[in-house]
Amino acid sequence: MSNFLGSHAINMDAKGRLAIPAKVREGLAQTCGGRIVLTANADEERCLLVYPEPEWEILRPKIEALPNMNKAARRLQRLLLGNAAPMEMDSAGRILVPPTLRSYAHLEKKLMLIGQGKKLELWSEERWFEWLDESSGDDDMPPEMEALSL
Amino acid sequence: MSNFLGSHAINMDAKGRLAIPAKVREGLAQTCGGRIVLTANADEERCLLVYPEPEWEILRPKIEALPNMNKAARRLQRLLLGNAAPMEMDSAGRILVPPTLRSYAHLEKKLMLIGQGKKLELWSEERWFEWLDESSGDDDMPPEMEALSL
DNA sequence: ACAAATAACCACTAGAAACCACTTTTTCCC
DNA sequence: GGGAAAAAGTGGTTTCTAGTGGTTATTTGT
Repeated sequence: MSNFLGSHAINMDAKGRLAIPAKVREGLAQTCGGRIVLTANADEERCLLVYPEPEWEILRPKIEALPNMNKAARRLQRLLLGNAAPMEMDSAGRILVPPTLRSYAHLEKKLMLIGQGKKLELWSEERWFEWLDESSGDDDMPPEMEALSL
Repeated sequence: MSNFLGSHAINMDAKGRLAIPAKVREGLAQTCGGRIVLTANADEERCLLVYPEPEWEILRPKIEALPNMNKAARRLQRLLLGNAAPMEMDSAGRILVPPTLRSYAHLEKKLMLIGQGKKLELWSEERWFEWLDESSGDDDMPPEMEALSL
């Protein structure tokens, strides 16, 4: 099972194609033969999520099974399931981001691809740096986190 | 297990390469055969963290396992995992700092490498001395710290 | 059936990484 | 203490491949 780490600056061309960095491409080739699922992120940050297909297939049933009388659960289902798009890379290792997702995450030319272990996040470069500056460290921590020693 | 101590002034060249001081290099060769992981620091001080790979592999699963519906946990994951870069030294014992990390920690030519036991910290020289001047000792302490006798 | 939009293919350029050569400092021995 | 040798730090050059853009073929919809 591959582990995606690090951040990469990438450009999307006029046709909406974006070249996956070679390092990441290798990781994807191993975990899923290049078959990935692209979807929207549910929390307040408007970025996209990139899952290797096997990883997505573990997560999908869990989301589908959520008790959808609950408002937050319905929201999660609509965003995650309703935006999921299976993608394949072209011969040059690029993927074509669907227009819907492009506008959801406000993707323009300059993007950032952020490794998050099992998955990756895809951000508009502008929004990523905004988030870096804004996010403060003063939110409540879960106990597991307070116990960490970095 | 090596113990990194002391501070070293080092220069980064125009290509973003920096030569690890010979003393530190020996320590790294012992603990991890020169295989290190470079990442961002999560707290308010914008410096980089240098982990020997085995040390990082202890920490990484803990960070990945954090409940990421929590905001503070997401922040930590994005910073630590999202900036982590496995590095190898070139034939002259230098490492190439990725541009993303360079700008995160505002690294220019003159840097400081600070031993912190299991890991090292990498600072812009300017920011390091600023921090030395600004930081006062009047913040709240955890009980373990209050019990210390220096 | 024709046109337009999408997808696959191919060729080129620029940047990164490995390699190599030189200068400076430190250490050891005379 | 001085000199020589070895190691450490610095900078440059070359090679290769990742990234980028364009062109052609195919498919879909009208």
